[in-house]
Amino acid sequence: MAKNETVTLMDIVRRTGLSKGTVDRVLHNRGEVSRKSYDKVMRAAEELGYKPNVYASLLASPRRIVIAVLLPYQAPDSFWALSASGIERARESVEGLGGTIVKVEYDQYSMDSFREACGRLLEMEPSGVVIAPLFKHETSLLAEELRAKEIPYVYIDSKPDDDGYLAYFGMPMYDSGYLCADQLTGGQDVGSALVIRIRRDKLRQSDPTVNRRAGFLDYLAEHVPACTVHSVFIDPNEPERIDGTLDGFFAAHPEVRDIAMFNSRIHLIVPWLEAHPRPGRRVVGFDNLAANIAALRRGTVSALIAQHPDEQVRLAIDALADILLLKRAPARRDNFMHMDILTRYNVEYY
Amino acid sequence: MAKNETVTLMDIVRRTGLSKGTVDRVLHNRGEVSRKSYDKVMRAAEELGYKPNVYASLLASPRRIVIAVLLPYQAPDSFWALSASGIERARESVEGLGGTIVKVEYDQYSMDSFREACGRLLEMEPSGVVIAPLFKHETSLLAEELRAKEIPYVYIDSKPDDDGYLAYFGMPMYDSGYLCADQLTGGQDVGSALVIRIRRDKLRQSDPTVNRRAGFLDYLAEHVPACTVHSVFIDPNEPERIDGTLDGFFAAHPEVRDIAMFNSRIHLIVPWLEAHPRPGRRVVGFDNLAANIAALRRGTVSALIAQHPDEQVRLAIDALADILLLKRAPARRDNFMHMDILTRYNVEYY
DNA sequence: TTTGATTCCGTGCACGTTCACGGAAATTTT
DNA sequence: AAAATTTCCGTGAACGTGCACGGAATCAAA
Repeated sequence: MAKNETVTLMDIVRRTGLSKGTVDRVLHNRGEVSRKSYDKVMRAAEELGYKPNVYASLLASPRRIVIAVLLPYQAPDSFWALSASGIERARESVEGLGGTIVKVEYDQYSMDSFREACGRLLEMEPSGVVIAPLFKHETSLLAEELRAKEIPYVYIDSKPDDDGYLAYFGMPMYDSGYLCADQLTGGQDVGSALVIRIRRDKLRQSDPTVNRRAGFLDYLAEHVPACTVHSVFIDPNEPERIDGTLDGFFAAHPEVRDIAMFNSRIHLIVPWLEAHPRPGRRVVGFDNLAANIAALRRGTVSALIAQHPDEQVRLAIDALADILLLKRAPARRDNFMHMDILTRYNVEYY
Repeated sequence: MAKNETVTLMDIVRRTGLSKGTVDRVLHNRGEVSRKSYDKVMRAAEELGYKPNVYASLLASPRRIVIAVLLPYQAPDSFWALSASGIERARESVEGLGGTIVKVEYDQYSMDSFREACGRLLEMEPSGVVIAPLFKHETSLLAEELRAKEIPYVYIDSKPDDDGYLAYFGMPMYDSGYLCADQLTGGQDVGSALVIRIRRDKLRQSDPTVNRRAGFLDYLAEHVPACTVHSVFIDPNEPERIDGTLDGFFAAHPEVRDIAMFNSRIHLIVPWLEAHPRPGRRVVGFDNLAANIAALRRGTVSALIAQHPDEQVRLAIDALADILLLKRAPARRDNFMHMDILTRYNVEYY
């Protein structure tokens, strides 16, 4: 207490009269130690307030960790590309600690590709895994395997039913939809709104935006009950058909003005919007893709809600590094990132 | 390139035929090395891609750093109290690296107190300093002293005229005012708005919110030119007089509805606002004090603009630790934090 | 009592740096 | 050419921990 010096393992050695080796065995409880010595060391450690020097440990131990990150292929300026910077930042710190980070990518529209990625991941025997789970069933198989091998794993973006994960970093989807509706209407009494959705194949993919839509609709029901919500489906693989779809919709519903979209693809309808300007129109979307931000700057998009996929991976990797390297459990298991509202006036400093 | 192993200082030794000591002297360029050896080592380091092992360095070097943080006394739930968590987070990592963080507090309304704090700071001979500069002249004296002693320093919150600082972390004040006006009016044509300001004594304190006000007024001039802006002054030390002041103002200007405030004290007028509810009224303030957030949750305040004083100190301390411990210069010198828009619908996850 | 097995423990090297110290080599002075 | 400097360089002991190895002590079996 009184002494300001840092207390080392050798202090425990001196205090207990035992040896380095024994003290070390106790501290890592790997047995081969008598009950009596065990207690003596524990008491001494407690009393002296011993904190192991992490860097000395790292230096001494030959073990190097490998963290695998399983996520969809990061097409340029796509949602998943946003996470790249987070991975790089995490890489810096983890590599400084003698670890490695390996990306394992899959095609987010192909279950086979996901399955194949899982195989690649397992055979590289990582020390820890970050998972962006888009396929429910396949993910649970992977998780089972990891649990059997006692490899800790962390979910990002969304979280399946599963109880063996180390931590989860994601966005509160329902609340983000609620917020989206508030940004769209401002609680004002708008008569109607259009929601643009992505046509999905009937893959057994989980669609995380369903909760977002629920939040959106609940907000309207509570704050703007008279508002009618229309839906229109587009296909990102056929961008040339989007204009026609929108033309068709607005011919039938000229009174609709405000538009929301629950995924990162709001930029897909920007060309149409800019070809059909309308004063006072509010447009709200998600995620800070470069294309979205450009539209925000031009005023075509009123607000974007950003969820920091980069922060998510970074924190996920850090949590794994903490437990693997420093043996420190994450503070919270379920972590919700904050939702940032981006407008043309604050996007500059983002 | 080909070998996957980490390259150590000893690899350079082997490659150059020189000794550990010489290589070390070159790497830390502390002289006593011939030109020829110097070049040889540098070339080898370059070619091998040598990265020093930080932890081995830390282990070997006896030097422990002390980072002093000079900032106003952190009254409970005040703006400066927000930075506490950032200091604590930085403390964790810095103490892990064998450093210490010391807060040096002063009374933000007393220049004598600031001067006295500078004295205390200097005599503890810190290795680096974080400064929240509220008094222009005194700050420049301190900075001069630090430069003479070659102690690196970082500004947070605001930045005086000075060119010797290592880095600056703050908020773009002008733009925050612009954003504030946008959040208040939404670009809609409001007839008038009220700005509530803090009465200041004629100390030679710098008032960082002047730029914020400029941004605010410019937005209105550009987007809502017909809008009339009124000002009212209140004194935080006489909260009991606030109600009267506002009563007086609104008796004379009943048409005014929307209210903005450029500092963290929006909570001061919340009691009055809640005693005088008015439908559709927009109220915008700054900073996520607990009192402000409570009012935001209740809907009394429409939006808060948050500037992350905690992130500011944390990054500032990290920048110092980087340069002092790892000899790594900050990526950017002037760093503007992002401005977050807080509403009752996204404040939950903040 | 001797042997063998078991449980427990200490020794010593390694990890990649930093840095003080002492000394060789090169250069200048007498 | 010897002495005195100056410039440059190598050696070796830390820093705090991990871990392999070998050996002492204890106990059971012969």
